[in-house]
Amino acid sequence: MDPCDSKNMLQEKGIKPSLHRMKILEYLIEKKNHPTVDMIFRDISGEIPTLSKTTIYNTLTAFVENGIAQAITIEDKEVKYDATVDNHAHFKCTKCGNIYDINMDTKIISIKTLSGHIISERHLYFKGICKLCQKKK
Amino acid sequence: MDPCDSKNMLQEKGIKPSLHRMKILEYLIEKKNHPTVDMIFRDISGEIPTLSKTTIYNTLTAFVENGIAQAITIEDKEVKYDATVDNHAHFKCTKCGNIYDINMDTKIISIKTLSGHIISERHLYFKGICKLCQKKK
DNA sequence: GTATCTGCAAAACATTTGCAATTCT
DNA sequence: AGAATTGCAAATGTTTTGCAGATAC
Repeated sequence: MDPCDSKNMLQEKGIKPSLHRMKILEYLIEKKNHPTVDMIFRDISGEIPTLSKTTIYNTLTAFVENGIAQAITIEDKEVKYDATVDNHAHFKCTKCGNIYDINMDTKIISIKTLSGHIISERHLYFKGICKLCQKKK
Repeated sequence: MDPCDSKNMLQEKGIKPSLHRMKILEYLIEKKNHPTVDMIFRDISGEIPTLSKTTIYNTLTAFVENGIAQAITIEDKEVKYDATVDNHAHFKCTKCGNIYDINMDTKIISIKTLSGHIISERHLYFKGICKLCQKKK
């Protein structure tokens, strides 16, 4: 991924593009692996030796606040992050714990109001056994 | 709620009905307020002065394992619990933080397999501003 | 030079665990 | 007595916070 792209994305969303922030964003976009803070730390602290977890926490919080990433909290102690923010669903395998993106417009649930509540976000996730774990048997 | 009902529910699911377990189950069923462990502790430790949080944790874990309750983990540090286990959706108000039950069969998403993954559970939740918070303005 | 960003260490907080005390049959 | 249940205190692990040092403009 071109570092200029991540730089532009950050600037568009009003976040100053520091080296750390760019690297973290590029990691999220390239890997699409719904990483935890710890995974990000392990995977890129080689490239940026001084990187601290505090910075990763700060950065991800800023990303979520500015609509660059979303936090995924599916029955886990650790929060996972996803740089794909448009409407899509997730699938979590109960065996391996992996999370998969499911391309599905969650707006199929098309109501705007529900029992008088105004809906602004729809979240949809599935649980089951993933393709790979089925083969492993 | 008749204590005999909670007693029977527990026995049907293979859990020995102790006083503590019955009280916690009755609380969940009567209040339907998606409480955290802490809320349960605050609300019923008056009735059962010796009650400890450890017991509440143990009890809720047993309930979830035996299909008596489900854990709700919507973007919060603390896990919330719900004794309604049939398919229904949740709505979380981003202002007051309350969680509402939405009577909706989540099986409207009727697929059994998705990208080769076998689906066993469907979870659906909405976020927005609840009826009450709209009025408060 | 001032504001922002970063990193360390400590604090905070929910949950789990080990083990001893209690209760129930 | 024997087995299950409960409760306390300590441990665990993630996230937050305070503050000092580094960096950028």
